[in-house]
Amino acid sequence: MTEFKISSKNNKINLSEVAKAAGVSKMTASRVLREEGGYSEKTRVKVMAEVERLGYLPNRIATVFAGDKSTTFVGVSIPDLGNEVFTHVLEGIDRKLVSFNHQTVLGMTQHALAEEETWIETVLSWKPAGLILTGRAHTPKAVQLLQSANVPLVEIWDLNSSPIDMCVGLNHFDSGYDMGRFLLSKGYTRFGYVGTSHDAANAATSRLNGYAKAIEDGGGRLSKQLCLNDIPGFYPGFYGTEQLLSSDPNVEVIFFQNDNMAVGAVHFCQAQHISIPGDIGIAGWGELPIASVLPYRLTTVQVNHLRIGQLAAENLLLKISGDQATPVSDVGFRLVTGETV
Amino acid sequence: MTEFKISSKNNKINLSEVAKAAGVSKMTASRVLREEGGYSEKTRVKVMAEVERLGYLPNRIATVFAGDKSTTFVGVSIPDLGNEVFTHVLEGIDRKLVSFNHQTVLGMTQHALAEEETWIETVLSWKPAGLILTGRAHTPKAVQLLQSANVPLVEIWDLNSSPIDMCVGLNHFDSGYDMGRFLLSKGYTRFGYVGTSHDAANAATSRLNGYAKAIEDGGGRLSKQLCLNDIPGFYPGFYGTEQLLSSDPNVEVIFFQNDNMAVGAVHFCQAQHISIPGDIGIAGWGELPIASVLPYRLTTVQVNHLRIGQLAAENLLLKISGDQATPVSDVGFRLVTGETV
DNA sequence: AGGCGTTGAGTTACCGGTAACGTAGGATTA
DNA sequence: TAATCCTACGTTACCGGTAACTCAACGCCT
Repeated sequence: MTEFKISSKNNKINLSEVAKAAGVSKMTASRVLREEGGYSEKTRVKVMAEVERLGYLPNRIATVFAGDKSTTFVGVSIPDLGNEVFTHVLEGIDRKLVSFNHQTVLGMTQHALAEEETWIETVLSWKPAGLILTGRAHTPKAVQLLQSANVPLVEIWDLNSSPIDMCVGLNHFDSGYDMGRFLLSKGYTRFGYVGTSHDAANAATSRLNGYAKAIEDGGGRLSKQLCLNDIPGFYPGFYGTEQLLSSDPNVEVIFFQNDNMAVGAVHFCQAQHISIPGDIGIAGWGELPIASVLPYRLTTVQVNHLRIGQLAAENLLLKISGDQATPVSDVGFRLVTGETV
Repeated sequence: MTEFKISSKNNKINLSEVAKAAGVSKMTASRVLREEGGYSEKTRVKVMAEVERLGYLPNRIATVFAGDKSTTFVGVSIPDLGNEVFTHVLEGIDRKLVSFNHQTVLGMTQHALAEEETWIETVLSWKPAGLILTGRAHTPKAVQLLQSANVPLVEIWDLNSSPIDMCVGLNHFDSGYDMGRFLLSKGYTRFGYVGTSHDAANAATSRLNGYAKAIEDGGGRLSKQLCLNDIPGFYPGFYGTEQLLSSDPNVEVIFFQNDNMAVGAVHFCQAQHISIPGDIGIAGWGELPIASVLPYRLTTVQVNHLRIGQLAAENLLLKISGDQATPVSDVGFRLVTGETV
């Protein structure tokens, strides 16, 4: 029955117990486990045998505490898991982090800065190795917390020339501007926009602003813009198009917050027998997976979401290990002209 | 310059400093911060004023260490962020957890049990409040770790009548079986399947097994099954259909691992002018967002992914707070007959 | 033989909180 | 008035590791 107890009781086995069982001091056992050197092979074998036999699992909390170090956690905040672009970014981040023995602590901020602030405070109290935040807007208190915590930090998504610490992203305004200019060059004059922005300071709004500016500069008319209170998915694209067209039937081309919404629009047009691009032009953003199976190439802006995540994690890891990291990284974007305009 | 230092230096402000500044003992300051009572209002005000002035941020690591307690972290393992169904589950989990002051530690296992084992060991060493694992298959060492750690645990996704601790999910075999029976009732005799299974023990394979069993029981013929080495998305559905039909043109109906793959198939058929359901029947699984914008109702299995996550988190939270929790929760599924078969 | 460096340990103190216990002084009660 | 209780604190010890230091034994050199 003794063997059974060893593995099933409340796992109270700590270094002292292992050391005692192996007939050495706690310190020696510690050295063996950290492969620090300064012990004989015989001792190493004895200690490791006891570690195995007792099922010893180190208490990393104690280690962090002892050395006043950080954990291996990296806090990653994203606005929303329902939005496909962010899950791609998150995947890029996590893949890179795990390969360097770090763990992602998720923070869904629901597009609310107050939520983000609360989350930042909580995560910082757990001594994370670093932080990755989506977006460049934060509450004043959050900024102060981040600065005084002095933890490696990457702000992603929207490019920020003066980040708190580091930044990885792209210029959303420019991507919207380029799309606007391109559509103007196609001869459109009456423009529409459908998105789901929740607050004024986010990247989608920057894209809309760039789009509007291009239209203004080019003498066109942004006759209708819609910001739904929803996640930017297929169905909001579908009913958003319906709403927009019913309130302004003269719109010639619509720029959507992302490809999923644009695909929703494509399906709406198919259902209503509205020809694309004959009757109306459709443009998306982000080049999401669904675009790969459409019968025609969607006009969109290609962005390497995974790359943003990877680059953010890479820079963070550099900083964590004390190396020099790039303060601002622009991953860029590429306009895909497509066949839907 | 003194004020500046307070907020910008390495945040070495701890309870002792706060206490000293407030002219009380560390213990009194601790009591105030935890609102434990046993202090005067005057003292409370003094301490809180210093907390504010010095920008004190509690070291939760120390608290956990002192009390030999757990952190507020909950480890959540999912196979893959690229698979939309899991992001829905994850969203359900995280939403519930944050509302109870817990944080999600993400673990992407990439469908590999060895990855999961490593991750479990790491996360356990950080004293998590609980664990949620996707899938019922684990390595023997992982099971042993979980048992001896004695941490609240929910295995989700695939229903398991004898979970390690708790389980929330649905019977995937049955959902596949029901789909098979339904398709048989529609008069089909030659069946196909396209999925992306990575290992033998996962839920998608259970669905396939149920599907195959139903076909066998009903006297049909599962003439072709395809398991691509890819994520179950739109494009794999597209080219998987192409592959399957080119190797066996007599297949009358195809059951896909999920709706996204099925939609990929729909697009393939449209491109090839193959009529649905005239020339071929298409069935999906999971009722994903894209299905909402199709011109016809997709034949599929409706599953409340968000609910699985929520329920898992709820049960976990009950157990964490010492209450009684349901060991096995079946969230069920519903066959959506649709118009694509 | 004496001095010295190396190897393989053990000892002590400490990280930042909190549980448990101790205690002074005022209020309440017998 | 003395015994008792309560309030509002302070003191001590400890959680499980690790940094920094100490030290004995042994081999090697001059």
